[in-house]
Amino acid sequence: MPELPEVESLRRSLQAYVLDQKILKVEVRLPKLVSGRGTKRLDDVSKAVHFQKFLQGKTILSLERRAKNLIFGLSDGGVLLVHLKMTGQLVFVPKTTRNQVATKTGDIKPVIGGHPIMESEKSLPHKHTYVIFELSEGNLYYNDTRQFGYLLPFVSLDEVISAGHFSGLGLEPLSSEFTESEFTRRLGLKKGNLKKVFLDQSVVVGLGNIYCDEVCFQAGVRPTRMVQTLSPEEVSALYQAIISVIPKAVELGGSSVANYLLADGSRGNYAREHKVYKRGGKPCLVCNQTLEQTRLAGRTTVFCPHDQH
DNA sequence: CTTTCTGTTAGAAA
DNA sequence: ATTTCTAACAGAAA
Repeated sequence: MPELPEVESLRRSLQAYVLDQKILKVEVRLPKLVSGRGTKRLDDVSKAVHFQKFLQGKTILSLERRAKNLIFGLSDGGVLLVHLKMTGQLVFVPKTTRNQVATKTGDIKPVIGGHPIMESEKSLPHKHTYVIFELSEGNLYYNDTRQFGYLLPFVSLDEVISAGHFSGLGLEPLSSEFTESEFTRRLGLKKGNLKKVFLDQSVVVGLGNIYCDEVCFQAGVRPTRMVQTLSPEEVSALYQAIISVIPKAVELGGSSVANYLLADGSRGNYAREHKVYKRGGKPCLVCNQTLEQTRLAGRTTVFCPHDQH
């Protein structure tokens, strides 16, 4: 499920647990996830060894985010770039109590992000655990059912940038760079429908299938609309919708798409705020008219034919 | 049983 | 050059 609010929620929750910890040992169970794409698979094993040697002995000094990427900053200036793609998760399990951690209030809960916990996933590692980091105070597990994600080592943040990982990315919606005028300017350069333009990350980053539809609903604009036909008022409404929906979703800890809860049930869940996502054919929560479902940019898209124009 | 669908996006195909 | 579609994979849903 990781779109920006989920990745940001994970970053925030994980930060407290991994900062200043030393990476004692790294186990790679699926080398292709740490060796980059487009390269010969023959290189996978040697790259996995490089990955281990590169990380072991270093300390995690920072955990940042750019778009949907997580960036671990290491003690020697090195960087570990992690993209969860569709099903990646990072779960931290403290050494003391297996799979559990004491919270401030003294109760026990797992630390997880990127994907909801299922009963069968509580015991780690499991069959979809592909990378294990042994840290000073516990283990960090990378799980990824569909194996689309990646974890890549770089000697510096500059190297990440020159490798083109962040090229073409648009504005960060949680940052002060995300102004209405800059959003309007970038949108004006694009062609095609809103769904396609939002999903391609070049105007504003972080919107995926869920938040794209939710933002469009909030703005009263159909995702089918060609961006060049939007009025200034509609562009403004879209801007306002983004700065309303995204921070709210982060505040609530992101969305769980399926109906499971986190183990302690305490974590916020933006899924309950969804107005249109997964609601095609159901009545609009505002006007009661049947929500329309279509396919746009290859993705299921839902909007209200009465409230969105 | 088989077929279709799914939170992402790089790279292929058009 | 630019835009659209598919592959990467596993599993849930139909």
